[in-house]
Amino acid sequence: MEQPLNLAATLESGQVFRWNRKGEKWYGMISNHLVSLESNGNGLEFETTLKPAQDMEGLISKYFRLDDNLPMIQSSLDWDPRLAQAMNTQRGLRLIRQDPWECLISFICSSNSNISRISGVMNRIAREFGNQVMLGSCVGFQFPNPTQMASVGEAGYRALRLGYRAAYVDKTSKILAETGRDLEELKSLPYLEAKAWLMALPGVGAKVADCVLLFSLDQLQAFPIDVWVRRAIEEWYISGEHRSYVKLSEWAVEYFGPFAGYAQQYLFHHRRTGDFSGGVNT
DNA sequence: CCACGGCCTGATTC
DNA sequence: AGAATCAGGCCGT
Repeated sequence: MEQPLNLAATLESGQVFRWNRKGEKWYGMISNHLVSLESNGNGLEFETTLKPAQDMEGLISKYFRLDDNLPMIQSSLDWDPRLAQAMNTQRGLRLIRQDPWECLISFICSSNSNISRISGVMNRIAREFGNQVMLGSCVGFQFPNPTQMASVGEAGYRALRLGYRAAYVDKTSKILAETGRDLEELKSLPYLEAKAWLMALPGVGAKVADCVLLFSLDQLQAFPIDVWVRRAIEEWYISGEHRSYVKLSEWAVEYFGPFAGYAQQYLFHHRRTGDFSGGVNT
């Protein structure tokens, strides 16, 4: 593998919420197969429930977007000093191409919450309603599909401590189960059309939609703006000025270009880890 | 079009 | 200790 990949930075960057680290190995689900991953020099070792195991190589490559030419993408962004610094301190941090359904539920659950709590919620949903799979002595759970999730009901999700998001998850599951819409189809739509479709779902606003588009639907211009990214942009780029979400996302694509989503991920991580000098770290 | 308050939960701060 | 505050927002007014 020639493409840079930092497992820890990538899997802990708040794009995905169900990977577990045990020693040097990371355990998680890719395309409903349990996988363990371990960095090995510039390569990656893995074990998987998938047979034949070598088929997992392509799935891993797809999952970590190794088909994106990261050096090329970075060189299209490093004219910006902040971004150059962010990319330098976050080497090998990549966007992930994850399952859109699980991604959608993750980010519906992310509202007014935090990473550790989102992880708890997502693990409980999978453990309660997903199929169990084993890799050696390790247990994993597939994320339940829309039909499985549609039968749970709001009270069931409340019991898993989703709070007010329970109703959103319940309704969105039922819509997806009843319409049978395959979220993968949104990959072929123009960004704004795909976004509008997602935003029609309960619990999905502009920010959640952008996360789903960027982390699972190949819309690399999507620029999710959370409090961290907003702080970074307002402080570093537009001198404290406040702008609406739509104005900021338009600004982002104009400023950073078609890979604005990568810019967002580096800025987010950079800002959130406080790994910069001279700025206010709250 | 924009601003505002309420909302579940849980960790941390005051 | 118990009350605020904040956390990767959304929705209705």
